[in-house]
Amino acid sequence: MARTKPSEPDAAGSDKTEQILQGAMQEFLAHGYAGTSMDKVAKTGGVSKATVYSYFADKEGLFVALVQRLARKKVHFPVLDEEPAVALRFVAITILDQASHEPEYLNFVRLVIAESGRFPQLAQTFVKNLAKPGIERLTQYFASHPELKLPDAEATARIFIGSLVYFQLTQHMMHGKDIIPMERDRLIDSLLHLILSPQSNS
Amino acid sequence: MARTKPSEPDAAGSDKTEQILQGAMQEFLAHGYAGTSMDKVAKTGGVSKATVYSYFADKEGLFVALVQRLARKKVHFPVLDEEPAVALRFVAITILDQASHEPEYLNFVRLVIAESGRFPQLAQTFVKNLAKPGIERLTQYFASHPELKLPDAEATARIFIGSLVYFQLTQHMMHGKDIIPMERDRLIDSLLHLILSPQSNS
DNA sequence: GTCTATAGATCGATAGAC
DNA sequence: GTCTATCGATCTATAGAC
Repeated sequence: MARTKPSEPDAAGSDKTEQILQGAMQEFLAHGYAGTSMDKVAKTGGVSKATVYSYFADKEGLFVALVQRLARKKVHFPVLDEEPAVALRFVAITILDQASHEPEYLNFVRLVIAESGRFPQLAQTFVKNLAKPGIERLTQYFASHPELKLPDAEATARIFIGSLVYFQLTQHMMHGKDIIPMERDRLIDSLLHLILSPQSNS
Repeated sequence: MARTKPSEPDAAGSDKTEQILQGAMQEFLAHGYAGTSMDKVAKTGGVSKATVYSYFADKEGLFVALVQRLARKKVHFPVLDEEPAVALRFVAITILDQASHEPEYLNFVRLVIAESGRFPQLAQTFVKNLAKPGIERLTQYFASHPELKLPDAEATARIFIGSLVYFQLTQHMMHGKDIIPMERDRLIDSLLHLILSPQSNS
């Protein structure tokens, strides 16, 4: 048999496993952990509830498996151009437009934050596999461009990414677009101005 | 009678109303909307479930009333000193230490984000009453200090606050302190460096 | 292996005693 | 007004047919 044994919970390679995880993803992303029923997961996945329980021990096990899987999907972090003014703007646009190109990503981030109190290890997996690589990548870029005269590459990387994430948080995730409106490019321009403008000694 | 009539849902001034809201706060902040039962709210509040339903129409009404109330509590935004290097550091420390001084605030933000998909108007109330005043206050401060030579005061205010919020998000809310550790003051120093360093024309 | 059917607990909401 | 008791629906999880 080529198929992975269901008793290995982390393998998750069979068709039925895939169906279940697809159903679970759709339901958990839309309704959260407590708001999702195993009946609905089974129906959405196109299998019976008993089948779900033959592949996953319980609701919590299914949820953990799903979120770990989503957190392990490689995120698209763009190649960095040599010229900072070009590279940094491209990174910023890529992050800010992620919500448009991959609308499910916003729901995924919301879910991880929502359950970070009851499932702290899932939030940590998210930080380890998604936030950390992005910060490190940008830190390396800043560190390899001494002409920017940045005293702390990693802190600057967090400021850069933090500004973009907060913008997404307020404008889209929390539906603040019409309450505190701002053009995407205004934020990027100011961010690049702060980082790229030649600075004299104080 | 001095007491507010229970039939006015927004007044919410009686002792029982206060008990119910206290119980609701404890439960909703800990377990989210779907994860909270009205039985537990009643027990934690020290009243019967029927009493809860005599003060609030249903679970959704109680939840909305609670979150609106919490979002209307004035947040402590510090007075801004005249000297930017002092004022901005103080603002940053105040925001970053909020999690220590008022640990429930983190759970409140998490709850609002968690339910921002199913209760978008609550997220908007949060943006309107908490995020917007903070951004406007800092924007005014930047605008009234032209010696900082900031081309866009509001965008800079969002960068400033966004960096701090993202730091709180990764380090505390998502439990990333041990995965991507960083001293609080390193972030503040870099943030102040970017904003305060005299910049020449490019 | 996958299904239907169901057990046992808990949910939101209400009726009726006092 | 506030309580206890309970209804009907829905929940997680499993037993048993095939």
